[in-house]
Parts: sequence; structure tokens; C-alpha cells
Amino acid sequence: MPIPTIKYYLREGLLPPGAATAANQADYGDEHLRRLLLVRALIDVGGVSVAGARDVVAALGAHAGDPLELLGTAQSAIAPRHRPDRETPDWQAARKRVLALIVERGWLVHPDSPEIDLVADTLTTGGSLGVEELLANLDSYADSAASIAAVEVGTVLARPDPASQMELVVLGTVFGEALFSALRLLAHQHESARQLGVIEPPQENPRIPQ
Amino acid sequence: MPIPTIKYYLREGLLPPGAATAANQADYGDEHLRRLLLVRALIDVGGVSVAGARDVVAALGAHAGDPLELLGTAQSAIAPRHRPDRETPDWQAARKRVLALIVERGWLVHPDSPEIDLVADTLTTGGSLGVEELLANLDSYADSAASIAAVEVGTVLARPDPASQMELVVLGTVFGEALFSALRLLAHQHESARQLGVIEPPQENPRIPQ
DNA sequence: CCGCTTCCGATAGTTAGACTATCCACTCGG
DNA sequence: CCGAGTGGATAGTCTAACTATCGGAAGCGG
Repeated sequence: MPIPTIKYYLREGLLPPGAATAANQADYGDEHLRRLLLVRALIDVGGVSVAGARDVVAALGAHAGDPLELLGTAQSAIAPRHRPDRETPDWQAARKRVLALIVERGWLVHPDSPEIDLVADTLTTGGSLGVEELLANLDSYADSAASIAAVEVGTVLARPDPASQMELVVLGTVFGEALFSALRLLAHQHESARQLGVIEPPQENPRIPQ
Repeated sequence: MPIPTIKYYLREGLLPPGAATAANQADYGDEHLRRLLLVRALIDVGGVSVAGARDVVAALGAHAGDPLELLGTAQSAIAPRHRPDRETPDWQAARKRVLALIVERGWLVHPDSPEIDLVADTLTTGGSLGVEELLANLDSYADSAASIAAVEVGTVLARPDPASQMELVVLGTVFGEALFSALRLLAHQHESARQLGVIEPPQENPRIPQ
């Protein structure tokens, strides 16, 4: 990684300044390196912008004990930015559908969460392109999201100290997404082959027919 | 949407040229509009670059009956671009782990699929940042990816004509990802609240205690 | 302690991607 | 017939993310 880039990150506030030992020397420690790796992960793996990464590390420094706040910052840095018209009846209907989902599942989510609007955005834009199937499959997506989230939150809480938990909130958001996404691709391949009736998977003992 | 932008997309080959009626007039039909919406969805919702969108629509035009090929193009346009060193023993071990997962699940995936490497990339980079939990949770991710993929492939195959199926491969890849991602965020909120032992969800009849 | 290298911080320049603006010849609608 | 609008071509703008250079002050080997 080129030095000028690191200097740039320092300027942009993505990395904390080193401890100055003289007018033109400064010490950088292990946590500087670690921070740098975190930033690169956010940018390379999470596709976050430099400005977004700055917000995330700032949030990591601030509300040191509030995982929910941090989670929001991390996710909104990662989420792609698209805003359909939110005044249309279609969008209102989509939002209502999401609220219904939340209620029927008993999800502990504040009804004013902006994340609800994000789901409605996706449903609406998809609907306007004729992907009505999104709505039909909404429950399946919610099932998977719920089971993944349960595992992930459990994993975060299993970390011993709060600082390490905070970091895993950020890293888990990014890497969890990337990992799921890549596995989904593999699973698509498998399911396409299976449902299209290509050759069956190798059996325990392929010699015995049927 | 400004006209100059549409002209730009035409130049870049994201939209097919209209049927020329005169030296300086051309007709555009419904499928042009639809194509434009598809491109915008790829860019806005999927976060795909203009060049990536061109590749996807080109793939949509070519191999008209090969969903697997198209799926690969669509996913690789969406996937963020990060390449850790693939020669390290860590990466080799990660890849072996992924292959084991594929075998033990009987997934019908070609062992040379580049998507396998993507999973290994994520595991390796995560591991180098100390997110060992990714490996531990790999099976949970695979479970969810499998069940989502089964639903999605089924949905695509339910479409009546091949052209419409091809389109849903692309749109489903993009919107499915966005929808799952947004729902995961909501589910994180819920699970954090639940596992941290915040107030319980409202019961059917909250009056009756216990 | 001399000189070469490296480093800090600051300023300025570069590159790629995604638009956006202008021009010109033409043509359609009133 | 005339003014608004269109298609195609060319050139310009704007932002994000780097990258290069500069001046001065350490550090370090001999």
C-alpha cells in the first residue's frame, strides 16, 4: 500500500494521527495498522466510499457502548443510495406491507426506523420494473435475514470486551454481507442445475442405480 | 431523467439504437424504455458501474437461453472488486474449506468456478482481520444462501417465457440482494434488542402477565 | 559530525468515471 | 414557413480517490 495513500487517509481523518515525537517524526503503533486494515476492508470488501469509511470509524470512536447506533452508521455507509419517490401510493402500500411484516413477526424495531423505508424503496422500485415476485418472496427473505441476524448478533455478543464487540459489529456487517453474497451465487448455480434437472449430485454410492 | 444522459447511454451501448426513420429522427419503443429502467436499476439499486451494466445487458442479448452464463455475468458485475493474495497458505486453506462445504452439501457446482475463489477471498480477508467467526458461521450462511437461492431460482423458472426469465435473473440478482440486505438490517436491530434483553415484543394479549 | 536517506505536513496535480453542454443539420407540427 | 425539438458528434465539467512534489527537520552509518 503506497505511502501517499496513507498520508491521504490521515488527512481525511480515516486514521488517527501518530504520537508526535518531534516536529517531523511521529510514532504509529499496532492499532494504527489495524485501523488501516479495517478501513481497507470497508473500502475494498464493503465497497464503502472514503467518506463513508470516515463516518464509520468516527462512529466507532464515539458512542463507544451503543452497538445499535454504530450498526446504523455502518449499514447506511454500505447501503447503495437510491431514492424513489416516496409520496406515491405504491410506496405507501409497500411501507405498510413492511410494517405488517414487522408486526406479525414481533420484531423489536422502532416504527420510525429509516431502514423500514429502505425496504419499501426496494420493493417499490422492483415493483415498478415488474418484479412482483419480490413481494411474494418477502417472507422467505425475512426468514433468512432473521436467522442470519440471530447468528451474527450472537457472535458479536460472544466477544469478551465491548471494544472488540464494537469492531465486530462493523466487520461483521461488511464481511457477513460479502460472504452471504458470494455463497448465494454458488447456491444459485447449484439450484439452477438442480431445478433444471441437470445431472444429479454424486451419491454416496453412485454404482447402485435408483 | 435528462436527455443528455440517455444519449450518453446510447453511445455507451447500454441502450440499443432506435429505428432510424430519417437522417435525424429515430423511433424508440416500449422495450427501449424498459431497458432504460433496467439499466437504472442496475446502477442505482445494484451499485453497478456503467461499464458493468453494459456487460450485463450485452449478456442479456447474447446467450439468450443460458441462464447460468448470464447469472455469472450479472453477479460479477455486482460483486465488489477485491483480490487478496491467493498464493498464501491461508487462502489455500480457506478454499479447501469451501470445497468441503460444497461436497458435503452435494452442491452441483463446478470445482473450477471462480465464485469459489470469491468465497475464499472473503474468508481469508476476514481472517486476516481477526474475524474468525466467519468460518464458524459458514454453515449458517450457507443454509440461508441455499434456501434463498432455492426460492429465487424457483421464481425465475415460474416465469412463462425464456426472455422474461432472463430478465428476472438479472433483476432478481440485484433486487434480491438489496431486499435481503435491507431486511438483514432490520433483523439486526430486532436481534440486538432481543438478545440484549430489552423490553419484550408486544404479546397477543399484553394484559395477561406471564 | 557529515552527508545521505527518510519522514512529516502541506500543497498541488492527475486520472477515471459519469455525466452535461454545445453545435449543426435537419424535420415535424401548427 | 418557422420555431421548437431531435439525432449524432465533439468537447467540457465535476467529483472521488489518489499521487507527486516540496521544504525542512530528524535519524543513521561511517
